[in-house]
Amino acid sequence: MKLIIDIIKLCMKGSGFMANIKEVAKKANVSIATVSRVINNKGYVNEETRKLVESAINDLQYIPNEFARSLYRKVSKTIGIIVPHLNNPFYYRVIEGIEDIAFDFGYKVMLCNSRENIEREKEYLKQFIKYNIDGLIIGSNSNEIARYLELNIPIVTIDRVISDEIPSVISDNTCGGKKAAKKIIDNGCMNIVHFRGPSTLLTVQQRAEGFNEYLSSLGLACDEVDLDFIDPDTSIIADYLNTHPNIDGIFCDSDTIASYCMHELTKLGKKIPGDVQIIGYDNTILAQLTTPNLTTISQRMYNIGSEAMASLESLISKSILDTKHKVIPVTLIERESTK
Amino acid sequence: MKLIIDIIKLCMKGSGFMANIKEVAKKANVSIATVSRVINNKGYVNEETRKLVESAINDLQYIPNEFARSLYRKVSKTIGIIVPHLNNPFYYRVIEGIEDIAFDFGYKVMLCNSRENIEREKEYLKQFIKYNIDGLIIGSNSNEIARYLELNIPIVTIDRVISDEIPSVISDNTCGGKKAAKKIIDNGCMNIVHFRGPSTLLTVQQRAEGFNEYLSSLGLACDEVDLDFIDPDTSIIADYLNTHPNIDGIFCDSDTIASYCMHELTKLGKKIPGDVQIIGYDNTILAQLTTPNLTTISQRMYNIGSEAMASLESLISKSILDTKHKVIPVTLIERESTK
DNA sequence: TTGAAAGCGGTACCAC
DNA sequence: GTGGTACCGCTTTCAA
Repeated sequence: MKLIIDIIKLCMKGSGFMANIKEVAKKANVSIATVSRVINNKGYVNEETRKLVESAINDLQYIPNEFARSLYRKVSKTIGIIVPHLNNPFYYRVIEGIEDIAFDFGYKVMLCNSRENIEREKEYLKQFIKYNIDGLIIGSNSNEIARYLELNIPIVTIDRVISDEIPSVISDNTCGGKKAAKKIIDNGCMNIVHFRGPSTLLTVQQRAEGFNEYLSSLGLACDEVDLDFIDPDTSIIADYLNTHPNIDGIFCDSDTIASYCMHELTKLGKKIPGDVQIIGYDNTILAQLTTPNLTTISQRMYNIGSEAMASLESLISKSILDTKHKVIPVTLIERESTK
Repeated sequence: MKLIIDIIKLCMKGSGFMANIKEVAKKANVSIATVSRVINNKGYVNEETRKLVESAINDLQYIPNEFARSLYRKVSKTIGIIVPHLNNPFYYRVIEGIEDIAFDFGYKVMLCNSRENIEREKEYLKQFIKYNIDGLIIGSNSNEIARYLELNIPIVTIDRVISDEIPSVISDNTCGGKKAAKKIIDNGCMNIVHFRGPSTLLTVQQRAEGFNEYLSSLGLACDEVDLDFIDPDTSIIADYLNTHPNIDGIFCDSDTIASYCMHELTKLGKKIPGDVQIIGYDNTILAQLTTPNLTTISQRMYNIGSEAMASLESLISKSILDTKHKVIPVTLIERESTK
């Protein structure tokens, strides 16, 4: 008889037999209500009974089915993250920060790498709804923002401010620009170019603002060139440097751009930092691998993520927030590419 | 009256009003069974009725609740991925490959970044069970392998082979090692060092095997030094290069290691590729940013991911597999760090 | 071609 | 303290 039952069990669900609350109840000789109380640590349960149930749970390797739970509770203990890329240290460090805190609060994370593809983003939006996510962290220039807002769930944005109402966490880009400007100017550079990221981005605008403000306070100005952070068009960099031989100071919005610049400058026979001084952004591994090492602005990416998740958790559970718009400080890391 | 209804709706679930199948049924004047048939495109539905239901769905912006569905169906249309890190181009490119194919097949992806932390991995394992994942792709040296196998769900491993039974997708590391050896030897190097990754990893062993095989076929041998792929102990590299001044050929198991080597060699006044030739691994952005550019072995990371997901899907849906152990080819990208 | 009803695996209220 | 039971939202027989 036992054999038959075993065979039946074996046939169920590819033999991946998963006990349910009913079986635990039967094994412990109690009702499912009692088992529920035990696993949720809620309501009165006799100490004896609890032990009985717990050992049954152990014997059966019982793990509650989250679908059934969420179906009733209406909360999924899941949050969504939307990022435009994964190939950027910024995002995966941020994700680590988010995930760590989410983990601590018992939240699962659904990651949406939109790849700047609207269709993908729409599909993920649907998934988010289907899975009843409890909150959302947006790190992309979503074209679907309006629809995300319609979800009527707590949202926190990263590296952008959508409105005064939507909480955000953003790096102190203005300060980053200012620190770079101060360093490069105080070191005597006069002919300066700013190789920016896409100037449609708030972060880029803020950096430029901080940078230019310091320059103009001294009656100076600089050229500005838009590039992609991670995959810049190198010919633009080469052309610019070729046609502007007297450039002696460069501020780049990413270490990648800065590395390309150094590559080009070396080709042109320029000495760094002798002829040209250069400052990058992000303090990625690249900054330590170039020759000479790169002076750069360091963003606390991990903290951006963890702060965002902290905000989101607070919104979900308490619906209040101490600081609606958090600004994370940056630091200048001095290495060999500046004097 | 309409106002009152609006207010009521507003109060429900934080105003994030989500229609359910019952409301659709009521609006369309049919039973929920019929609505179910329509949304699943299953069973007989009169064309007229279908239109009625569809317009109701549209009006109410109805999206089926996935928890309820999965609760009944027992499949979640979700797969899990376990990776040890995110800070490695290898993994996020692989993840992109997995995700793209998963997306095509209608699977969601739960990402577990174990950070080589057993506790995190255990917790994720629990989540996987709770969420009834349909399959699992393992890219980590999981200490929990045994328990993953107990899940009795389809598993595919990436970059490692656990047993003959568990399908795997792995880069042709032996060939990668061989190609590197061939290039470096044919170019005349005689004193060679192999800066490996951790030699506990199968991939590293295979590369060494391919590399050494070619060397020994010519009666040659080389030193081998273990390092971390992404965050190698630079003092080990510096020490080695300092104490072995006659090294003229270096094979590194990552572009990062290779970049550090170039950095050190430059410090020592060595010319690349004049005095020392060097080959990296992975063909990351680094290889194009170093001066000189880095010759490297290119792995088709995206394809590793997409093939793994293809295998998994086949296992889940058809339980059969054409090729159990897939080997993805590699190519040598020649740049400036070799003659 | 349609609808009633029995689950799926839990939670929580209400009796006892 | 405990158990019975009505849901949660959806799928799927089974009758009509």
